[in-house]
Amino acid sequence: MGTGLDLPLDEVLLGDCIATLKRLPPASVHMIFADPPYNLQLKGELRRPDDSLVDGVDDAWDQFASFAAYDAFTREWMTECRRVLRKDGTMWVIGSYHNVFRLGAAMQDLGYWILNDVVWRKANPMPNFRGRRFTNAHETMIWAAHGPDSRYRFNYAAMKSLNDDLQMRSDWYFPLCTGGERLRGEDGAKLHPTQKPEALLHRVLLACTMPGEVVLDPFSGTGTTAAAAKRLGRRYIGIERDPLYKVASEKRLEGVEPMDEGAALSLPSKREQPRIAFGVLVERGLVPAGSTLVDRNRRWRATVGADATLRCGAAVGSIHKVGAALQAAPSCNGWTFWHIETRDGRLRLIDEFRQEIAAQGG
Amino acid sequence: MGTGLDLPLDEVLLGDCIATLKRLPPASVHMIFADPPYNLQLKGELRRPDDSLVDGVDDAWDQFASFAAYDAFTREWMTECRRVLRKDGTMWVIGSYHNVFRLGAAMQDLGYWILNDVVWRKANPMPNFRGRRFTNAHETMIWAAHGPDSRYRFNYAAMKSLNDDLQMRSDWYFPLCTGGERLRGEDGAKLHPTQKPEALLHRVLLACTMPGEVVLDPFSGTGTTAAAAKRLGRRYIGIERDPLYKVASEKRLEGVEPMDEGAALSLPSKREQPRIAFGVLVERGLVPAGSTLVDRNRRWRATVGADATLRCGAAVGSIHKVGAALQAAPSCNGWTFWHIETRDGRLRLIDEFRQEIAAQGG
DNA sequence: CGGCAATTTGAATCCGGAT
DNA sequence: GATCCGGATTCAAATTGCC
Repeated sequence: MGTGLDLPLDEVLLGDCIATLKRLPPASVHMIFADPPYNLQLKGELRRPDDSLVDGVDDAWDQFASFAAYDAFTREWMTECRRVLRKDGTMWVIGSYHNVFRLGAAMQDLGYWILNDVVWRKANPMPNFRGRRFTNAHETMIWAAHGPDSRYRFNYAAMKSLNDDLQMRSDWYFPLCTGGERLRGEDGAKLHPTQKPEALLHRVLLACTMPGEVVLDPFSGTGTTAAAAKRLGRRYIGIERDPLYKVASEKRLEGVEPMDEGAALSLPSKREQPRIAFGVLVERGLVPAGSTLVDRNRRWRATVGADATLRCGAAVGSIHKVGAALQAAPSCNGWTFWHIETRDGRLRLIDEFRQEIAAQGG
Repeated sequence: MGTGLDLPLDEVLLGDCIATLKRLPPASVHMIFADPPYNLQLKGELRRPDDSLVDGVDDAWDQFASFAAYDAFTREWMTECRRVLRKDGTMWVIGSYHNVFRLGAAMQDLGYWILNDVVWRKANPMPNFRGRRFTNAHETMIWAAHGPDSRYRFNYAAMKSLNDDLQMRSDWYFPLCTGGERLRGEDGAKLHPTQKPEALLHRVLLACTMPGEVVLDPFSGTGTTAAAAKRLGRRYIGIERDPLYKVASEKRLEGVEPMDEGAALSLPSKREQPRIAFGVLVERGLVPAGSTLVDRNRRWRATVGADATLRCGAAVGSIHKVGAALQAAPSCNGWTFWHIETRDGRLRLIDEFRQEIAAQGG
């Protein structure tokens, strides 16, 4: 690379987030998932109706003196992340109402281009014990590209198949991280106050990365991002400043088995599959030169040339161009517009021939 | 009051939002609901897959030169709103990912104390036509008190009874404003591009105000806030700068009948039934990616992908499509066709897992 | 008038590989 | 980096149209 900087892979790096980010080479990671401190500013202890104490987030790493201090910290790590992120990469950031508005505004100010905000609806949130607010039942994730014109990855077909063949929406429903997945100390107490469920990361990684690509988590904690990445056959880099968490996450990662390569690969979307030209159908005699194509309503008839051009009156060109011209439409997918007439008078879409060829491997 | 300023009640004031706010007396309204411009930044036209044109928001009032210009505008109207709001009052602000992070950060900077962010999940959102993002299926409302130590109103019991005697959560589910409720011009076209459903305002007002209290909407538009307020026996003040909207909302308000006191609490809450996708079982590890599914007679074996697709030879797709393809049937219910093999060799229908998740509420 | 089918529509930052 | 152009892309609900 000529930068003198190495990209460590499949490691959790011990150290301060910003200082460690500065040692990573530029434009080197495909995706970032960041779960930064929440700046909760809890003023006192909170008790349940039965007088038991709620174990709130009061760790030292979560204390900031002011919004200004939090903003300065936020902009510093986000700036380094943007440097480390590839131009075609994306970043996910998760937060609650305490900090997420600072995070989102900072991302926009730094040049990130927001693609979606995604809501994690919690199946089993902590109730509001005082009855003074709505049950805080969700957290917000912001998904952003490097910039407004970035060509980023989105595995549309994979998300759609995950959701019973319907487009994946921006509101996701998952239980909290509990049970065997939740890391605990020897005393049985939870090791980390905000460990995220691996299922959440599974969906994020499946949406935006391919097997073998590199995922960075600058606030690695108990290593949920790394665990999901390893399981899905992605490479990971974690940054964590607490040695306790680093050790615990490395032990956790030892027990994670990558799934089969075939299983980790998501269904390719149509535009990622090898392209088959209309000319192939002509050459192979499926749609012979000189034959006639018609639209669904038999309103237009066009003749196929030996060079795979269509002619219909004055209109000459590709199946798409002629289809668009005849309909006076801005564009037209000729594959799903033109049919050939079979001997028994039925219509067959030319796209069916293409699919047959694709099924035979081109 | 000694300010020389009057509080006009049950009126829609025609004029610029900020200038009109300045003429209202301080600490005089109990609640504010604000639906400011979203600063959408749409570039070109967008077409549906059927080539029809999407009617996007291209109004002049939604155009800002920069984030800085939008922030300056935001801080100005929010400052005036905070002056007009009573010390025990609250403000609601609604936005999407385009602007909501600017709004939330501005509120915190100006001294508002955020109580919740509430997500409006749309029952029927517009899909993502190009398949490049998640369906943008929600908007975010921020609910805030005047300051950190404010004594604000929250009608906890009303919200609980509205939600089948469970605490009201921060994620709300409502359809878009359509049908008879949507105001239309003589040509049948929607009068306002972003009219909110009255049900949304109904719940907001019921949560934070008492009958007879005063509700202010600085971006009144078609008067949804005023209509919901009148129906619930609250007083309202609207501010709207477009005479067309002012006239239309006043006509709308003439047709609104205040409901009996107490009737409001008995309105039924619309609960959705959870629909569980096969992908949920994969993400949660109940049917791990890489595992094998078999049919009842062990005639076919298929492998589960990380994106919940099934693979069996050349057949790839959802549990339903692959089941149908293997049997050469027109359709197949994959839930009652596929099983997983337990360690002791017995078969378990995948539908059993779905029922377990459904029993836990999704 | 009823029932079923077809059409319309909604706060939208909506393409990408090859040359 | 800019340009060309092939061709991929939609869900729920309300409304209208047809028989």
